[in-house]
Amino acid sequence: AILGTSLISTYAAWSRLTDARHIFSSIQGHDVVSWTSMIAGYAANRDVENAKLHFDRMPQRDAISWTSMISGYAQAGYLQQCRSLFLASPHRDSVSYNAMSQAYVVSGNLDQARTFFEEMCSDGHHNSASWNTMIAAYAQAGHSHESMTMFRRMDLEGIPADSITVISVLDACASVAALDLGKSIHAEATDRRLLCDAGVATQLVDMYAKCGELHDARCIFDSMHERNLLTWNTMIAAYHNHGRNRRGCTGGLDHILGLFLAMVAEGYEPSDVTLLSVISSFSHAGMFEQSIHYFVSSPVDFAVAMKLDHYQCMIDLFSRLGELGYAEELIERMPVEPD
RNA sequence: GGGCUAACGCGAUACG
Repeated sequence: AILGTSLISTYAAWSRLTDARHIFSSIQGHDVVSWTSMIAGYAANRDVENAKLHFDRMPQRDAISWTSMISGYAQAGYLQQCRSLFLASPHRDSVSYNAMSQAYVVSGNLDQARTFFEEMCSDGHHNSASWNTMIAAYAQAGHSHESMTMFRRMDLEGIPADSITVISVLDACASVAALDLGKSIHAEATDRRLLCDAGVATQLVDMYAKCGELHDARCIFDSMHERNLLTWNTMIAAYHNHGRNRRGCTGGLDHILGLFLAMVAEGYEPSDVTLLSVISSFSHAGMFEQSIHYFVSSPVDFAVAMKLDHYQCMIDLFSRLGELGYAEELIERMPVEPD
């Protein structure tokens, strides 16, 4: 049954709910944990209906079952249902408070999230994830300064920043090019041995690049022992964005192509984000055939589908070439809705 | 064996 529950979480993490459900049915003697894994699986995949079905049907619930369901409502943006369940829960702990907090964030009520956070602080229900929730929420909403202020406050209160804190606040630094704070966070992350986290290092690459410090970004990229898809995409986008701001500068293209070939050689599947940087860079550098080549061959060579952004790039390319007929034809025949 | 928070995506009242 323990093996079965592990399988359920694994399938759920891959969004294979049908398989998860199949394993669940084949287990004899469901316990709280296997029921809760199903709830969490549906919740993570935004299927609140099925999550609730399992929540109602299970014979007994513990704190984790309640929080999984509360979080499901939160992520799906069901603020009212989330609040009712949170208030009805016999097991309110920091994790469930944070899930409730996230419901305000997801439903766009940042001010209410803040009020709720301050109440949590005075009642002592908060933990470092509560801080991270607010820092990330402000950063995502474009309130970069508020995000950085919350970070400073967390720092002053002596709460150690973890990798999620650092990633979140660096996002804010990057969007307003707050290089000084970014550097001091870099130093703090180094002291706290967080640089071995690929997410933290990737975010530093992004921060330096967006602050215009492409060289520092590349140094961090080169020093990384473990990279992931986002690391490659971030570094490629860095050269792409840098080149876009200086007309006719094709120096970045060599880097982009080199990185692209290197990531493929290392066995990474380029994503739609990777390819947007690649075809857009070629197009803006006037290398139209290369751009078209990657647009056409990538869906064949890699597990990637061209999206609206990629079609827009091609339409722009044909239009600038004066091939308005091709551009129009592409708009009419592309498999995605034009905006 | 199960629960909260995080990073890449040109731009966004429209042109480049």
